[in-house]
Parts: sequence; structure tokens; C-alpha cells
Amino acid sequence: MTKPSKAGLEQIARAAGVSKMTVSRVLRDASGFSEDTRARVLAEVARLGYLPNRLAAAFGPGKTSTLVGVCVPRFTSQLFGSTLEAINANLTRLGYQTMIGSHDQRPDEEESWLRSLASWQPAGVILVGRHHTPGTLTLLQDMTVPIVEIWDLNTQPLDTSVGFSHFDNGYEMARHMIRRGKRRIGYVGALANRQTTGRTRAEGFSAALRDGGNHLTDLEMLHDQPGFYAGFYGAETILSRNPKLDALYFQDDEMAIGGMAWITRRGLSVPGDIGVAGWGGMEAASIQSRRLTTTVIPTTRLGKTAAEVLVGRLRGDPVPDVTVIPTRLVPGETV
Amino acid sequence: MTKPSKAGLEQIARAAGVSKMTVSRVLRDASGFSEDTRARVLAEVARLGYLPNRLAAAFGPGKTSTLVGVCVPRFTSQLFGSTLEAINANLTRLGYQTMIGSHDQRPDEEESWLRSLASWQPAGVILVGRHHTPGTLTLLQDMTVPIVEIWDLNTQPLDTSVGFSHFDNGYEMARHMIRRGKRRIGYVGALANRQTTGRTRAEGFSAALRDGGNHLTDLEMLHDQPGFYAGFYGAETILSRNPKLDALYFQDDEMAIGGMAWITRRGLSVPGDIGVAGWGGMEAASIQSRRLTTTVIPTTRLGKTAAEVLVGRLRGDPVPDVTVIPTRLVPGETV
DNA sequence: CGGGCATGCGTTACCGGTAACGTAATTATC
DNA sequence: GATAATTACGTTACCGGTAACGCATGCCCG
Repeated sequence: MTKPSKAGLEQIARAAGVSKMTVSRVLRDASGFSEDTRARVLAEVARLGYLPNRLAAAFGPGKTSTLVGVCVPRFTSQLFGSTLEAINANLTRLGYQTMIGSHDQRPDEEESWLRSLASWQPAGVILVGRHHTPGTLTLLQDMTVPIVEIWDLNTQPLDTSVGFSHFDNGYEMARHMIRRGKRRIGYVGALANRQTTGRTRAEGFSAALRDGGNHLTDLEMLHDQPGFYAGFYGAETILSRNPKLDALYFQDDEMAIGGMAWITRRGLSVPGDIGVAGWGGMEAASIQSRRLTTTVIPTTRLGKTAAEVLVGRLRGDPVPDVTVIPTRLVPGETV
Repeated sequence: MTKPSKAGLEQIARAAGVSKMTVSRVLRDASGFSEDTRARVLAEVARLGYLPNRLAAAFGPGKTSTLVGVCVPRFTSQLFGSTLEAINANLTRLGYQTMIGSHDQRPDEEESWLRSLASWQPAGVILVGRHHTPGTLTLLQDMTVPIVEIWDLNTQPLDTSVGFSHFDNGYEMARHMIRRGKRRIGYVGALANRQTTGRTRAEGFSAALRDGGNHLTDLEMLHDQPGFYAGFYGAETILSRNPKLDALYFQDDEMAIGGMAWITRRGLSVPGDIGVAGWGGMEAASIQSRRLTTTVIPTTRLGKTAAEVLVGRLRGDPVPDVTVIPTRLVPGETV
């Protein structure tokens, strides 16, 4: 019956017998009004069903944006998915809105996403990883908003960072494999021509092998997206080429599970013939016939912390530049 | 050296020796300027590194928003993840930005997300499913923007819908199981107290069994999130209670794989002792030791179509109210 | 008792685009 | 050749909030 009833500050103000500005003050809980006025205004707000217009607020000279941009490599990953879930839930809880994008592990995609984001004048940005194009860096500088780089430990962040050391994750897993008596060890990764954090884990992994007087026997970097298929074919490729390998470290759990599928289908035993380790701590890892040896990433905690650090910055609270989220190597039955 | 160089239409206009409005016209590729002017303006735009301000554009009386809201149940699902990926990629390609949220299968969460979205005056909305609160419906009406309801087939959509019949998916799978000689069939689902599309599949599944002179022997609805764990424990629960079951239909592939893990760990054979079917067509389903019988959902196509339908609406093109995306039952080796 | 100050408002300007409208110059039409 | 239509702009107003500022009133205190 009634048209969309666009109730704005003006309408509330008229109904409550005050000025627009006073209504604005009440709603933002700023000072400069009596308790009596507040009650009258809030009553009208409830009665007329006022819907705030963040667009106008963010647009005005005050630049009071509550928009936060978040960019992850992809949506089809449980790890990034649950991280996003946590970031989103916490930012929402704290009164912010998120604008989420994905860049498929391509820095130039990230840049074009950021350019698009910038046109919405966001209050802050959360990025995954530390590899950015020069254009991205320039844009970030021009935007002059708080930035949180997550996922990858970054002791010299653009602004702040919340993450853990992928290098150490790899290093630790190599030492675990050595302790378990593995000697001819291979690595299977994906997205060969991109800068992934998996690459950093591989480096830490190699380093530990070297430090142990050993070396990485073989390495297979697929060009596909990481996933069950990639693990399956990666295992096939590297083990056909190098049948003497006695252990494989996969870029993530999905790939490890895919790899195990190939290995067991070949009649080889895990970990007897081939030890297998993954990374990420996904659910499926723990219900395999043999529990997968992996590194568990506390994505919920990471996302929550990232959100809180960003909001801390926005509110001007003192926040640490670098926050380390502890990960945990969980020895399963596959190494 | 130079400060953030806030180049706006004003600056471009001055540099090109024209008015703000003319620059706006050139950039929007509207009519009303000479080829000569366009070249001068575009040159200045490139030189000064103009960044558009979508906030201002969306705010003004023109209401030229390029913002689209998308809300999915959760980010930690490959199916929704790849659907999101497709929606996002296509909307971006078509010149729109997405504001993504998740509601954890709770209609009231969806409503509060929508309320938050509405404050950004979006141009359109994409929702998953057909179950919305009264508040959501009112809000959607007040917003007067195009809506696409995806996932669940909805022959009477609020505006438009792009999806497939979960009922038919379930129906088809039941018939497949019957053809394979299964008779004592159970269903294992999750999120017992929420309205999920899995529930609709279960209904179609039951209906087919009834139509075949049979009936659903047992049903287990867990209260957890769907996932590998849920499938694992769901199988344990239902098979302990009802050991005579000869087949299980799981709410999705993750649960089916989890269920298979429990079944094989118990020394039972699949499909000999227990037939297993899932739903969704996730990667992992096809690399199991026995390829999982499942229904494949073309999420990329679904997402692309949803984006195109929405943009069609926004541009005023004629678009179908209801688009059906065909799914495919893929017989594996587990039934 | 008068000056200083806090309180509780209203007024004005402004953010950066775009719709609507006005207008001069050019071109088309009869 | 006079009038109408079109082209290529410029001008103005406006979207809905918020910062900055102004201005009464009341109160405290020396």
C-alpha cells in the first residue's frame, strides 16, 4: 500500500521535531543531545523503520566507510573458505561489511580487483600473501587505509600481518619424515608458474633435508589447480619417473589424499612403501583409512585475529604489526 | 612525492578544457560529445590516472549502482565455492562488483545480511534457495531491484530463478538404486533443524521409493554441518541402529566419502554389502578406490547463467523467469 | 553579578558523480 | 532562405549523510 517508505534522517527528524543533524548524532551515538531527545528519536526510528544509507555516509566529506575489502586466491578451498568465514563473521560482528574477491593466485588479478575495490572507497583491506604487483603497492599507498596481509608470515608487512611461517611448516615436516626413517623424498606441488605459499613450504622442506645432510630427491610441480586430481596425477608422474622414492610431501591435504588414492590403487602400501604427508588439516585427512600426517592450520583463529587487527587499526587502537598464529604438525599414520 | 593525486572528474575536465559533465559523458560512453573531445578527455584520464568513484555514482540521484549482493549458505563447500567463483568472475567481467555474504543456512542470518546489504543500495541480489523470512521478503520488495534465486528450482520465483530440481535429483537416485537391486535403503543428512535443499532431495528420494512399491527404511539427520565427519558418524549411527540396510544415500559427496570410510573400516564391502551414493559431483568422488555414484552439478554453468540473467534484468533485456540447469546422475561403482 | 564555559541543539557547506535542462552553433528540411 | 531538428556542449540541482561552526540557554565561580 505505502510506497517503499524511504525513511531518511529528514523524515525521522520531522517526526521527532528535531533537525536532521540531531538524528544523525543520536544514531551514531555521538554527543550533543539530551536523553529525552534520544528517546524521541529512537522511537521514531523504530516506528518508521529507518534504514541507514551507508553509501551516503561513506561518500560524504567524513569518509565514514565501514567497508572492508578481502581478496583470497580462490573460493574452492576449504582452508580459504573457513578463513573467509571467520573474517566475514567477525567483521560483521564488529559492524563492518566485506567486499570479497578472488584472484586465482595471479597478482595482476589481485591488482584489478583492488582497483575495482578502491572505487568504493573502503576503510581497510585484507590480502592473502605477500606477493603483490608494483601497481598494487602504489594503489595501496594512495588509498591510505589500514592493510592486513594474512596467511604468509611477513615480518616486514606493508602495514600489519597475521600469519605463520610456511617455510617452518615445510622444515618441520621434513624433519618429521627424516625421524621416521625416510630418505628418498619427493615434493608434489601445483600451480607451477605462480607464486604460492606452497612454494615457500617446499623451500623450507628442502632446507631441512639439506640441513640433515640429505636433499630433495625429486620435485614435481604441476600446472593445474591444486586438488584431488592434481595429487592423483602428481603421484603418478613423480613415482613413475622415480620409483625409488620412499616419501612424498604434497602441497596440501587434498593433493595428498589424491596421491594416496593413486598409490594404494597401485598396490603400494602407505607408509610402508611410500610415506605421505599433506598440509592444511582438512577434515577428510583424519578419516582416511590411515590418518594423514599433516599440519593443521587454525583458520578460524587466523580469520578472527585478522578481523580484530584491522578493526583495531581503524579505531586507532594500538595493534601489533605482526601476529604469529601457531600451527601444529599432527603425526598421522602415513609417514 | 605527489600526494595521493585524487584525480576526479573536475581535474580531468580542467586539464582537457571541458566541463565535468562532458568528462562524465565520455567515460560512461554516453552520447553528446565529439570524437575530438573524447580523445582529449581519454588522454587526460590516462595521464592523470583517474580512479572512478563508484560511491558517488551509486549515491547520486541517478542511482547508477554496479553493486550486486550474493549470499550463500557457507564458504566451506566446494559446490558453493565454485558457484561463487563463477558468479563473481562473470559479474566482474560484465562490469559489476559483488558483495558476498554467508548465512549458515539460517534464514534470519540471511535477513540481517540483506539488511546490511540494502544500506549499500545495490543494483541486484542473488540468493541461494527459496526459504526466506517474511522480513527478507518485505525488504526485497522495498528494495525494488532484480533478484535471482539460484540453486533450488523455483517455478514461482520472487523475480527470476536459475536452478535445478533437488526433488528430481533424489527421485532419480532412488530409481537407480532400485534398478541395482537395493531394497533396504537409508538416508543420511545433516543440519537436521534447518531448511536445506538436501531435505528436498530426501523427499524426492522417498517419493521414488514409495512409487516403486518400497519405502525409505531408515533416515538419520545429524545436527552437525555436512562434511566428512558427519558422513562418518552418520554411517556409524544408522548402520548400528539398522544393520540390515543395503544402501545409503548421503546428503552430499563429502558425507558419502566419510560414510564409505566408516563402512570399509568396518570390513564391509561397497557396494556388495552396502551401496553408497552421494550428491554434488565433487572431485574427490571420482578418485575413490571405487568411483562414487553421484549427481554432478554444473556449478560453473549455473553461476555464469545466474550472473547473466541478473545483468540481463539490469540492462532491461528480456530474460527467462526460470532457467533450468541440467544435472547428471553419474553411475559410479558404489551402488 | 558578570564573564567563562559546557550543553543542546540548528544551519550551512560539502563529498563526486549524474539527470534534467538550457543554449549556441551547425545541419537538415521544405 | 526561414524554420526545425540535431549536435555538442555548459549549468544547475540534487542524492543523504556528516564536519564545522554558530548560537542561545543555563550554570558555576570568583
